[in-house]
Amino acid sequence: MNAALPAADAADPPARQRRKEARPQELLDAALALFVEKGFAATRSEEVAQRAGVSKGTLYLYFPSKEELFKAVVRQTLASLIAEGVELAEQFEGSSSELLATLMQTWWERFGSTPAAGIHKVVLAEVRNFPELAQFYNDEVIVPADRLFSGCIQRGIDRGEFRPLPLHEAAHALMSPMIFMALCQFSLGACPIHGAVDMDPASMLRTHLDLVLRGLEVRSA
Amino acid sequence: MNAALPAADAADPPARQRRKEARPQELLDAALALFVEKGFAATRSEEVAQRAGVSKGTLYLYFPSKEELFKAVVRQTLASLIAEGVELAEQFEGSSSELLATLMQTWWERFGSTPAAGIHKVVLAEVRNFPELAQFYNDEVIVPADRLFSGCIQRGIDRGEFRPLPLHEAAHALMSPMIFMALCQFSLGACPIHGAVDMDPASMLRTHLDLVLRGLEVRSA
Amino acid sequence: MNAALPAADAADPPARQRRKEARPQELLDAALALFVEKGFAATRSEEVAQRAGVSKGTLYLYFPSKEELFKAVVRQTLASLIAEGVELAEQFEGSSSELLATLMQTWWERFGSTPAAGIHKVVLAEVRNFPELAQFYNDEVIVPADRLFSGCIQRGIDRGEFRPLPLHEAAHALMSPMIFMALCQFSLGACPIHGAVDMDPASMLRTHLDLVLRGLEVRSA
Amino acid sequence: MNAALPAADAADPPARQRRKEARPQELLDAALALFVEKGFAATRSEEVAQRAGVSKGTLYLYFPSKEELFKAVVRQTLASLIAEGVELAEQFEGSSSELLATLMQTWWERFGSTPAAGIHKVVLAEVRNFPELAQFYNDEVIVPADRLFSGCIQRGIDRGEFRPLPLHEAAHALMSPMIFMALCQFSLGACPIHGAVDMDPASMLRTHLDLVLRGLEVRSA
DNA sequence: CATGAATGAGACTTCATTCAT
DNA sequence: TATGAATGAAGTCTCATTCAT
Repeated sequence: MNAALPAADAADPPARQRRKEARPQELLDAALALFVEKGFAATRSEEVAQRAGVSKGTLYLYFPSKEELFKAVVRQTLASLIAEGVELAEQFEGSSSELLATLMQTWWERFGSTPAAGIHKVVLAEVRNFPELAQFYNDEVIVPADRLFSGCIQRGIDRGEFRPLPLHEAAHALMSPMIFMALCQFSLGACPIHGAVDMDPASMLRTHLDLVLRGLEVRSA
Repeated sequence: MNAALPAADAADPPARQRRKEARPQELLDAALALFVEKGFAATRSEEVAQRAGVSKGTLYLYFPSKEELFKAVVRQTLASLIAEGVELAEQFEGSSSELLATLMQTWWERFGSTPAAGIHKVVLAEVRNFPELAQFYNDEVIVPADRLFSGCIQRGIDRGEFRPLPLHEAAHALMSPMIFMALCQFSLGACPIHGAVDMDPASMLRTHLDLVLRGLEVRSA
Repeated sequence: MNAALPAADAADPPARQRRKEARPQELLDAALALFVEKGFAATRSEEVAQRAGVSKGTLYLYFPSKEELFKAVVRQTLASLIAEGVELAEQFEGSSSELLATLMQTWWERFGSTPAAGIHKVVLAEVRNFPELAQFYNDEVIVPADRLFSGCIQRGIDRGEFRPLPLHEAAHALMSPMIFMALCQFSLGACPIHGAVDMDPASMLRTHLDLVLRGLEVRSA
Repeated sequence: MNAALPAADAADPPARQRRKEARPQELLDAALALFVEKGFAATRSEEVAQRAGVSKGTLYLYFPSKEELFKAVVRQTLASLIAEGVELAEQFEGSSSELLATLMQTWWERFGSTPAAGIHKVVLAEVRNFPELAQFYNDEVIVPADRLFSGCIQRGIDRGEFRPLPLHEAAHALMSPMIFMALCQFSLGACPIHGAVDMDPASMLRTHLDLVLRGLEVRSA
């Protein structure tokens, strides 16, 4: 219609089609939010559809069942979660303490503080009802995360920065406060409560690092 | 009825009656186990009854609804959870590091490693659907636990054993690995998985304490 | 309450229980009637329940799904359908023509003219959607019926009453008009029609026998 | 578009248009096949469209609803079914037995053994849900068929070839085995079965005629 | 004309809860 | 008190039909 914008006309798909391509992601986003808020069972599939701005039936054009929708949400939210951290660790040049601090801060900024982090709460609650997810979560999240942090600790030990410590255990101790904080955000943290313990993630993270890095480092004379 | 057995009647309640008095607890136990395993929504009330060895109808003689049963499970499992720790802390005479180590080991032995610890997973997953529980959990668990650990850290600082650190944050860092480990036990840890990261609670706890106490303590010359 | 009727009190199950025992059959009867009237797919499971005087949910206490209900209807309606005929044939002493006439008349009276005969229409229409039924129907209905009629014809041939003819084909020719008449009863025959061809089963059966027996019999000089 | 092919354009409609004109029939054929295979309710309208090589929406350009499609399939498959037989009978010059034999063999060849015969199964199963079809089927199929066969029998009686017998009843007896065989083809006959009774249509028809014509004919001395 | 994404009424099925026994 | 048969609201999913492109 407008000869001045032929490129745009040619490049953009028609509105309907653009919708179609965006739908799966819109549905996944809606589902993620609701699953995190209410859990799998308490989320009605029609709610998901409504939140994504479509009707009940449309949801089923893209996902064959509520269960499959759930698994898709988990898979796509978790996929490529760790990759960034691994890359960061490989290229890092500073001290191992700085590396760990950077890793944790980055994780929190990019993921821990976003809605996607809520998926961990849901997985924690539902794995036993979805055995396929157990292996997936282990392979895609637990093992890579353990490897990433264990690797950093090992690096510190090798470079004489850290005391020798059991790797897995130390990695768990390092990660737990952050993950637990993420979990709490979408749980108690989302409820209106009188007299809640005040907890700022940034200050929490700072203190945790302060504590634990000092615990890791060899005591300089 | 039978005059030949008056002593038994007087000393013990008859089996039927003993049963009756034990019912509520049996139902709570059954419900706890199932809620931890499958979550609130996925647990059918008939299952709870069956596992407690009674019929569906009987459950409703003791609890007016599945929701009330759930709340009762949470309340009674969590009640007096912290009291023991508080008492222990008050009477403790050793160093603050030893106090913290004792607290954590005791918590793990008495609670973390028992089925009752699973309730935390359920609460984490379901609070947002049960607003009453949020306040209860905060008041009965979060706040007391924070107070207990913050108190110990304060004690350490006051006694010149620990560096001054933000109390709440440090308390969170101390508790997280233990709680998170408890959560995992009833989640991924209960699923059959190939290549799971091997994690022994005792060694985990030891390493965590090693790390974090060294982080707390003032550097002796 | 009434000491004069203790026997009755003891013998009869309480009303509730009597109901429970009768339910499956009541549901099967209701289902048979509706499946015959409207077909499998067009019958709503709630209708079946209503017609049996119970609620939707009750149906599912006795049958796990509409499909299983359907199969149960088919199985129980067809079971032991042929047995009576086989017995009759074995004990029969008269001429083979009389035997065939008796068989057909008996079949019509006992089965063909009852609601149960409608099941054949439903099976005819639905077997291709329920492969399990195909084998069942073949084994329990087709093969025994063929064997029964083929046997009678063979008996006639052996006794010199009937001409030698291909057994299966002749059996089919003998049975078809009766079965087809039964089918039609529950199909067109149940619809209000102007100018329907008038067809009395008794006279139809008489004519068919007249025709076909004369065709079977050896021409006496 | 291409001036080099004007002749083709003029003589035949272009492919697109030829397609358009053929659409209704292609849809009817697809629908017939599916309705026969799965019944009315179990056939999805999208399947019909797919099988006809068009999209779901296109089906609705030609038929306003699935019900109307069904009725159209029935009407057009049955229309002019009997005409051929009537004409054949009117022009026939041989004996009445030969006429009947010819009629039946012709019916079987031209119709009974073709996919279109399956429509009888569907009508049998669905008339009660489609009252309009009842009258149509009666008027266009039942009555003409009865008239045709009754007429042939009457002809035989008039010519002294057949015994006097009730016309409608005899006509039913004559037609049933053939029709029933056609029904079975699209029912059990289309299912994979172990130990099915072997039944060749040709030999079946031969035996039936052998039986029934002998039954009809006056006994020559 | 043709498409196929979208709709939403409606069917099947589950399960918390009730209540006659 | 205990039972378990019965209920029916509510949720999942299907599919005939519509309509923007």
